[in-house]
Amino acid sequence: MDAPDPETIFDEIAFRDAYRMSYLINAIIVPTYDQVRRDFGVIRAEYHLLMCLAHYPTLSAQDVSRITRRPRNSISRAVHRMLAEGYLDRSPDPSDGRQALLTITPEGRALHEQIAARLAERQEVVLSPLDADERVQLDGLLRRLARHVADLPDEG
Amino acid sequence: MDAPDPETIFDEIAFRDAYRMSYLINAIIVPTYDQVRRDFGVIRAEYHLLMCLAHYPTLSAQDVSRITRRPRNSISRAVHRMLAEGYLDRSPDPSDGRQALLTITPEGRALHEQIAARLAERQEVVLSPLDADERVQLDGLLRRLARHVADLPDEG
DNA sequence: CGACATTTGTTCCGAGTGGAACTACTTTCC
DNA sequence: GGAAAGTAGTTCCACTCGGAACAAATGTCG
Repeated sequence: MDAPDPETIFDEIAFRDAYRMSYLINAIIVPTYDQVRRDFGVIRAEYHLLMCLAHYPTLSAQDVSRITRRPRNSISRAVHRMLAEGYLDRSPDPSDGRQALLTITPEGRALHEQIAARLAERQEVVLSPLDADERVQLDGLLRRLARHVADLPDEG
Repeated sequence: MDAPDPETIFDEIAFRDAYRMSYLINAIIVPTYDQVRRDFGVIRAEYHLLMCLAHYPTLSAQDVSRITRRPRNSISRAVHRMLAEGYLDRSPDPSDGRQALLTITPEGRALHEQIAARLAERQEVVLSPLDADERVQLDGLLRRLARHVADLPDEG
């Protein structure tokens, strides 16, 4: 069978926007994470951890879990690996013995910047068909949706 | 630490659109697939297979791989499971002994409709902040981006 | 026709994933 | 104060995932 057009299928499904986003992510972001893993030895959960810590001076693992909406055990593993690699520091919280305070190191920050550049570059490839106005439109729509989803309970 | 606003971080990263899409997908679509797995015993690759076959009368596994941009071995596993469950039929292609022609069964189509309804319902939860005009905007933008990505080579 | 490259589908295997159970600590409430 | 409930972090385990190597069939080109 001659290759069917992979795009037409999207038009006929009810959840086409969700599927298109998933498609865009799988085609572009996931390969970039694979490349980052090969080049830097850092997996997605580990990079998410760096990203969060690059934007807040101090976070607990639980904070990172809430921000990224990813399970705690993935964060826990990432924390241990990034500690071993010297990309972050951990100190017990004196006011709450259950949690530990995480801080990014300069090495971690430098790594974060390299990885962020890769992701930004790849995003540019995806968004290249859009002009400046359209990008503002998309950005505004996605921002509102992300804000909305952030306010939803865990299992909508 | 009192929970930081999980949304503000997005504004400060260069690849915010990609991250927001990934965030939306992880918060909404992924949980829905988990729910579908629990309720119907069908994982994502298997549902993708059903979805493709629901829209084309006949496809090879390779066609499905190209449409979904997912690796062939995942499709292969999905084909075997869905054959065993009676959700699709397979017959050798008389004109090419390498490939087999896949067709969805009525049972498979019925299952597809149930799962699609779940996904559509969940998409509605995500998109609920947008009015009709904004949805048309988003749809148009995502359509163009998906079309663009479909034309890109595999590893950007 | 015969050697070589391609393509389809499969199996193998190492790695990542997240639910569930667990420990340690804290808060709540009587 | 003490029992019960809740929370942070970890470990365990079954499952999914996708790259790589593979067999079988086809295509290419001398």
